[in-house]
Amino acid sequence: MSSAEPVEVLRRHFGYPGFRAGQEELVRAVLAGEDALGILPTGGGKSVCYQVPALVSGGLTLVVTPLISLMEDQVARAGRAGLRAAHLSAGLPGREKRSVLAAARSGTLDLLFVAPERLELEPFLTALEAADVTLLAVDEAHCISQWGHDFRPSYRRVGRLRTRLRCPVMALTATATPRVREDVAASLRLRDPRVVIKSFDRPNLSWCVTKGDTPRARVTELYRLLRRLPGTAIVYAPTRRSVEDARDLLAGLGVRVEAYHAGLGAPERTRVQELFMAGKSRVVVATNAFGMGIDKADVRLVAHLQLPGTLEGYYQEAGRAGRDGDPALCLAFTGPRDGVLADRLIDRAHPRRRTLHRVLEVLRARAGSGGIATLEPETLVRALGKEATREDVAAAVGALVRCGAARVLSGSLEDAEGTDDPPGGSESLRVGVRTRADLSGAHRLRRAALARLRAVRRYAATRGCRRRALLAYFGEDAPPTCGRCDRCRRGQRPESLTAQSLTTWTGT
DNA sequence: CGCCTTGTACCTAGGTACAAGGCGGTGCCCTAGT
Repeated sequence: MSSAEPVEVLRRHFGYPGFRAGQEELVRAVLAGEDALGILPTGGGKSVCYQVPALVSGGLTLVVTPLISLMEDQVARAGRAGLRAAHLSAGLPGREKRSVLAAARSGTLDLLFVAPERLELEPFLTALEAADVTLLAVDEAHCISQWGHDFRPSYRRVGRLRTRLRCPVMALTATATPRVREDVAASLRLRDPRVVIKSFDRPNLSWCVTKGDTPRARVTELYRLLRRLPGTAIVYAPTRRSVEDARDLLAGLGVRVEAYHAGLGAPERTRVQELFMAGKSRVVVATNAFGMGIDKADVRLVAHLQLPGTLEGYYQEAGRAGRDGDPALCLAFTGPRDGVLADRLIDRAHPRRRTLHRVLEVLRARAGSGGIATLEPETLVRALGKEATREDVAAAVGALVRCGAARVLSGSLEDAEGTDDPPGGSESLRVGVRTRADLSGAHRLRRAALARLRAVRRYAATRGCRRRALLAYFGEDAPPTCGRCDRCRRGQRPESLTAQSLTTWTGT
């Protein structure tokens, strides 16, 4: 253990004169062996919070990060600060993986970045136990709450590491409501953590919601704005298809614009991101795949062609505007089809109560006393009739598995589709069913998702100050008016605002 | 919910017309066999 003072390490390695608010408290907590939870704004120096302890303690700091592209950036930045950093991911050649693990064990590594999925690979855990891990840091910790319940379940199991590693845990994120904070702390099994929460307020952002009928009308309105605004813009659209349509429309109007979504190949995604960061394209139209790790100073407009399903998501995306501190506009369109996609996605991620019970009923009837139901996937889908699609039924089975009511022993609903297998050739579904099951967890997740969507609708419809509404959602007080959102400027009807009046808000 | 692809019937062999149903958004993991 080095005796260096954290602040000296900060000066020597990072060149900063002193800690920013909150950083030192988090650093000192984990160095003293305590757990910590830090809610710091993007650009507020989250990485310093685990990099400094890594240097001071002299041991290995394991950092859990959601995206491989983020790991690569973080390794490069840590390297520039003089830390010995590496990452492990599936794409690396086996030779390189082995050498990283060897470095971790031999104590010649300060920082190791991994995805949560890696923490479920037993060989990796064994290697970790042989290393001197002095801190587990979870970056973008809101993912535990946002993705862990369905999309990336490994996030819910990071907390299990506590039984294998005896070191403090630090969770860091820029966006977390009080509920998300509690969820993250509980999931990571934080013990009486030191909690540091910095303000969510972004005083240079002007919030606006406006009506737009058709997608084309929304893009046309956007184009008028773009002509008056300086700097660059990010436009979020709900689906891949709508991203490409909007890109085509804007390109046809002469805008230097690129499209970004997860359906594009990795080289194309990299190309688009690099063009945008280099200022060579002015606008990126994207799904929510775009943005994590994007810290570009001159984004003057973040527009949503449709509001997303949560205000957490909205605030993260819109918050990519005005990182330089200059005025910027966050505009969201509303209209007749608001929330339709979000509703549907909630159904898929968190099936309806009735669907869950019906599927369980059918499975139990089939299982009999043995507790194992064997049936053709088609039979199960048909048993639900018009009540649910195949997709809904598959989602219900998934949810039953997650709450421990069922276990898929073989076969699946997905594989049964689209094959030319002869009738005997396709695999039957074998499902183990509990006679007593507690579905309350699944019901709770659905209720929470619906509540988050209602909050989005409330935000769109609010008559009061938009900044105040957003900050209240994140548990923060704000003055009754901000003087720069559509409600404060006009007091009512956002649709009556012209593009020109919007631009004057941004002070440009 | 609504869009778009796929499937089926039509009545004559290849288009058209319409019904049914899947799908919609985020990423990590290197299976096993080409």
